[in-house]
Amino acid sequence: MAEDSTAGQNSADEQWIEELLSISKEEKMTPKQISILQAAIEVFSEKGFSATATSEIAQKAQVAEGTIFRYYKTKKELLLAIVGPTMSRMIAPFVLRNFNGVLDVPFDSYEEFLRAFIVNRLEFARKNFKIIKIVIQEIPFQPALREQFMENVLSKVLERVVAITEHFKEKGQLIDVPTPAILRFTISSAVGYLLTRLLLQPEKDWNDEEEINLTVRFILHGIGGSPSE
Amino acid sequence: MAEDSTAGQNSADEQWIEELLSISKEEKMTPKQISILQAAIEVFSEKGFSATATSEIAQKAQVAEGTIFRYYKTKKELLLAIVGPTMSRMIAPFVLRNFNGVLDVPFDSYEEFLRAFIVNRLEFARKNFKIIKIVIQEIPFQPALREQFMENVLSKVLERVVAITEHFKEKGQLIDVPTPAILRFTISSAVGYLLTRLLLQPEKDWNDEEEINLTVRFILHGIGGSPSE
Amino acid sequence: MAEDSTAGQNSADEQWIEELLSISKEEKMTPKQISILQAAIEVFSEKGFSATATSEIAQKAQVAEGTIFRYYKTKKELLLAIVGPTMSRMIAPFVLRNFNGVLDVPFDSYEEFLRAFIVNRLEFARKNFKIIKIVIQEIPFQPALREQFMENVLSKVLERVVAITEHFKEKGQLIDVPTPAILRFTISSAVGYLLTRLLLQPEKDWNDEEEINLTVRFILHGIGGSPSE
Amino acid sequence: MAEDSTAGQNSADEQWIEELLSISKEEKMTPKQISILQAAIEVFSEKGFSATATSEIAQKAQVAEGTIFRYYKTKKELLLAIVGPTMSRMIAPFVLRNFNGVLDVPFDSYEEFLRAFIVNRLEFARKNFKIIKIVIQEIPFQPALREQFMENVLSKVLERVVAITEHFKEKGQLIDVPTPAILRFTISSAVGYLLTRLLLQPEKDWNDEEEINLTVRFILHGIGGSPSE
DNA sequence: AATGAATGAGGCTTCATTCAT
DNA sequence: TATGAATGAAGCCTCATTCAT
Repeated sequence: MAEDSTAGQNSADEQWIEELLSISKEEKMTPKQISILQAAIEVFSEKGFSATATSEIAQKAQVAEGTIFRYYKTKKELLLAIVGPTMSRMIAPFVLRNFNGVLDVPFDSYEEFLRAFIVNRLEFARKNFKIIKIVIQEIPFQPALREQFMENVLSKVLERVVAITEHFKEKGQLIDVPTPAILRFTISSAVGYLLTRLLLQPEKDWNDEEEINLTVRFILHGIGGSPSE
Repeated sequence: MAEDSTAGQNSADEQWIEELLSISKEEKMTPKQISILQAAIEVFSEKGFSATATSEIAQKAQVAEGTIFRYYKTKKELLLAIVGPTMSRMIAPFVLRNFNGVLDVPFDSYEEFLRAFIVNRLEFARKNFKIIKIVIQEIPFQPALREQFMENVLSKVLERVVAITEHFKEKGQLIDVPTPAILRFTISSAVGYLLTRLLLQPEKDWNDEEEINLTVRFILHGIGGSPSE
Repeated sequence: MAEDSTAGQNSADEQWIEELLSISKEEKMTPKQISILQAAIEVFSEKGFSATATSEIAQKAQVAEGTIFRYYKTKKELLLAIVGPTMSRMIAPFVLRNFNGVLDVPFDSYEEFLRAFIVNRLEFARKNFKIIKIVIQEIPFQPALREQFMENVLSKVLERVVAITEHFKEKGQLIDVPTPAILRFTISSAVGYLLTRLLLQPEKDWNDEEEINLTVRFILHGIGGSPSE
Repeated sequence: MAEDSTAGQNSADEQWIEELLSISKEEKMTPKQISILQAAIEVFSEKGFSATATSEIAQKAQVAEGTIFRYYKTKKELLLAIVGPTMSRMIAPFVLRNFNGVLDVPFDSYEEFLRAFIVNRLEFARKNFKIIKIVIQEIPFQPALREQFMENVLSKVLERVVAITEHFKEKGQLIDVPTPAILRFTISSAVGYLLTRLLLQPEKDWNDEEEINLTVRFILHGIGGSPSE
């Protein structure tokens, strides 16, 4: 049930940690509570948070409307209960490596890192697609969410990725361009693939391996043709 | 008042057409109507469509609540009145060139095209930032919007950009990779810059010219280090 | 429409001030608003504030439930709108006399004062019976109400009545007992009559003049038998 | 644990009856039930019956919500269970004397009666303050309560006090004024003291003996100055 | 006996929309 | 054309009460 694997390897202990997270978040819930969460994820992602009526969630979850409020004091709290744990899990593969404070880059090349990163996060995004949609939709309007995202997710991921990037820059695998720009290029390209893959053309018959190859190659070598330089 | 210029050049006729669009949308409006639109843009982008009360729009627009419904039958119609024209203008630089059916690529190189494209759309996005935010937020939830976007914007832009891309592919300026991938790479990188620039770090002190140079270079040559250079 | 007269006299100017108060509070209301207030007074006094449903008020007032909230943001605000002005009018006869800062006791004897006071406040209580009931019921539970009552009503009335009492004490019309006790005796007896008259036995066939005579006499001479007679 | 003593004497048999009442109401209760009653008294008197949530009572009583409804079918029944016994005990000193049908006035003077009455009921009110507050608050809104109060309390007390009063009227200790008026004067003055003492100024440093002396004297001789003394 | 999860009716309040002026 | 009072459906949430454990 390791719904999330690590960027580098799929070592057993990491899966265990992942599962631990999942367990602490979901295992000790009652069936009704799980059903409420699932229904809420469904409807929030379909209609948006503000446009969703708690009565509809209740109906889809097959519980009384009042039951929702036994578990979550307000509708907003329900939103955060959905979104918070997922945000934590967004960054799991980035933080786990760091836990002993030693920089540990388990990749021989930036290319290897890129590929692992995209494969792993594509898998994660596929599994948590609806919740991610909710996060993206609501971050601009929920200060609590935005703050949590900035402090607990974005900054930690950046910190880690900056370290990795500079590691490979020193090894001469990357051109000498300001790190923020390199990050932007890399992340734009990766996210661009994920969004195209999952959001814009989900029904297209994708060959993920091939597309990821192309994307990695694009990031590393651009799309300029041979003759031009 | 040409708040939007063309990708390639700023020829007068194009400005004229742009203005025509503007006129037809704004010039024959009463001051109250304009004020309503401005207020609605403000509040929609700040709170989201569903979370916005028409009463708040009325208050900010300094009109009576009922006045809004003189001009727009429903709240949703008001949304579409804001978003529709902007979507048309999103694609202005792409469609204008094509009006006589002849393929007309007024750029000597893909690089030139890229630069013009990014500069131009950055300017556009800066000027229409709030509306674009609304479009992005509401497209997933408003079928009418999504349909209009798909048919009137995306497909037309793609059609045009595909033509341009294949034009330069034939000229050997681009590597032989499926056109959709090339489009994805290009658009991801460009949009990645726009979003970072305007949404994620708007307060940072950006040197646009330099960043655009880097971005264009990235797209064409990637970020691979020594081996390629 | 001077629904309230002064303790001492019914001079025209005082009536005018009374009416001014009334006008500023009620005259510029819409019929619906008045109807809401009347219905609320009715139901609040009958069922108590907490046990009253706004829907019932709306029904009795023949307006839509939403209309109530156009005039009063919350149910509690509606309560205060009912109770506040009446509390102001409770003390009207006490404060009016004082407006020039000069102690002005327009009574030749404590007996005259007592009689005027009881007559006047009986009339007031009769007219505002339901609202007074609401005030008494809700003062223990609504801090805002209690505070307003303590600061704007009770302290002002006491200040005035203390002055009057000490005035007659100096003239030898009252025994030399601490003023607070005298106040307590007087007010207990007067209020005791009002409550018995209006609340406990409203349907009894009262001879108000006679009862007030008895009450005043009791206050002044007690009910002791032989020694006084 | 005779928390209530008799007006006249503290004869043992009366205490026994008092305790019997207490036993039948409290001794055969489980600890949980007692805890529920205490919590309910607390919260009802603080927030009012309608504004009190049974969940809050359960929380304060440290029992589950459902437990309350094991003992009391409805919230209203819980109210009556609190208020009923206390109402019975309100009149204990009045009815006990009468049980053999013989008029038995164990006081030599009205003054003695008054003093005993006030002292005794002050003690009672002090001990049952919160419940009395609840009774007063809810009597206007609970027909069951009002009826019980009228039939079981008020009428019995009045009957007894009327007898006592006429007894002393015949002995010439009271002036010849209609008995209801005398009752009203007496009770108003006594209750006025109790309320001022416990409700309006509970934190004031009262000298109860002195105040009761003054009050009794007032009732008997009024507050008229020179002529009477 | 005791629990507390679950219910669903009903409470307060908001809000898009209408309509008489 | 513009207003804003009025509406009432619907939203979020509370709470007395039930019932399986």
